[in-house]
Amino acid sequence: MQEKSLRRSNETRSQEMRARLIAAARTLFAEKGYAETGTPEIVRAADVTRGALYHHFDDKAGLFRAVVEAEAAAVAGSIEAGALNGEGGDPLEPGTRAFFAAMSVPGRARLLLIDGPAVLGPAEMDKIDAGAGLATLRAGLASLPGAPAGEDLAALSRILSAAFDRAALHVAGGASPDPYLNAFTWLFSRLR
Amino acid sequence: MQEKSLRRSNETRSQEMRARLIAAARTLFAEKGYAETGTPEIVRAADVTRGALYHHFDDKAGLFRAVVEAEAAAVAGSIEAGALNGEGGDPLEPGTRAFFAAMSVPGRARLLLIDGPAVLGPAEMDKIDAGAGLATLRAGLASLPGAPAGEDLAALSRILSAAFDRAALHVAGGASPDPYLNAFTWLFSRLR
DNA sequence: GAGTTTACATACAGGCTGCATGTTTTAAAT
DNA sequence: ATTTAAAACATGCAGCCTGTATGTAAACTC
Repeated sequence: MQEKSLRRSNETRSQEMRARLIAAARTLFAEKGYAETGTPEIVRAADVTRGALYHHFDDKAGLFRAVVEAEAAAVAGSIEAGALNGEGGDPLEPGTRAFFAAMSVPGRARLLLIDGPAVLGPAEMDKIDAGAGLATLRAGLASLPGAPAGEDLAALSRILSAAFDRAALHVAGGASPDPYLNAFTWLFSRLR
Repeated sequence: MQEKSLRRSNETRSQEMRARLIAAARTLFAEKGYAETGTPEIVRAADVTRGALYHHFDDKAGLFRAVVEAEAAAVAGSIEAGALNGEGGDPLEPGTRAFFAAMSVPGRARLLLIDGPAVLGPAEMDKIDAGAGLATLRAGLASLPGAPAGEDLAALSRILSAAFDRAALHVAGGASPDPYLNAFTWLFSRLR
């Protein structure tokens, strides 16, 4: 019998290691924040050494970026899936619902809205989650009668996206979601 | 003749020292960010020692908090002064203008909108700049016909405040302010 | 003007980051 | 199959930073 079948290809070895590091880091970054989480603690949680971390990522911020990218991708996926529920109707309502559901995953708001911009910078952060959320919102806004177009529409989408972000952050911080849902409902009713 | 009149009261001594530290820290935090600025660099710029810093502030975050509080107070003052310009008319328009002007001070957007929430936490940050901006905005929204009230109005104010913040951040990052001004104009025209 | 308190300076301990250098595992070559 | 190369990890080290403990000088109290 061979030795416990420890033989893995380099590719899978790397992928598994990266996944373990990202998972451990995501937990700790979400719980304690980026600055308060040290790489020794991360590799302890992942049961590896710091050597592995610095082999797969440029630095601590590189690992954080991988965590944030995964998180943003998850949000984008949820929104795209949720937006399909609205059958031909107003795309804003199901998009709103899907966004709040996706952002209610514990730790996600902190990662994407607080530590992300601080560690990676707002510009990089905008690139990372320029995915489904903004696109869905922009499409919904464009469908409004008399809506702006071009760069004005883009600006409108971004500022309203920020409004959604702040609401998600407050809800993640313990606030009741109802007032925010009411506020958006009122807002969009006025825009229509 | 007495020795160059170095005699200052303890009170003024402390105030001057705090002011020097806050000024030096504000410059460096604004330029390089909180995490990338060390206390040795700050005290070097202020031409004192780290002992003075840790005598007047609990820790590095305490100094940062003092910087942020001063910055938020400056913004609040500008908005209150600017809001008076609108003579009985729509309070939203001059408030918007005053806010963007105040937030265009170099480094301010980063301090208040990026590093502030990351270092002090969103909850603390909300307390600090709960000053004039939100109040002015809420008053303007409340004056709209059919506007929500109570907690719904508060939520609406907060999410629109976030929209302003994001616009200010993008403008501070080099974007043209015109699309954002257009977006807000369009938005408020719809709400009226 | 002696003693106490406040304001600041200096010195030190601990932890963290990033790199440099080893060791093991996989792939390639012959 | 053995050797060689390269990738994947582990270990050890140097430098920096933070916060505190200790020391000195200036200011207030009486």
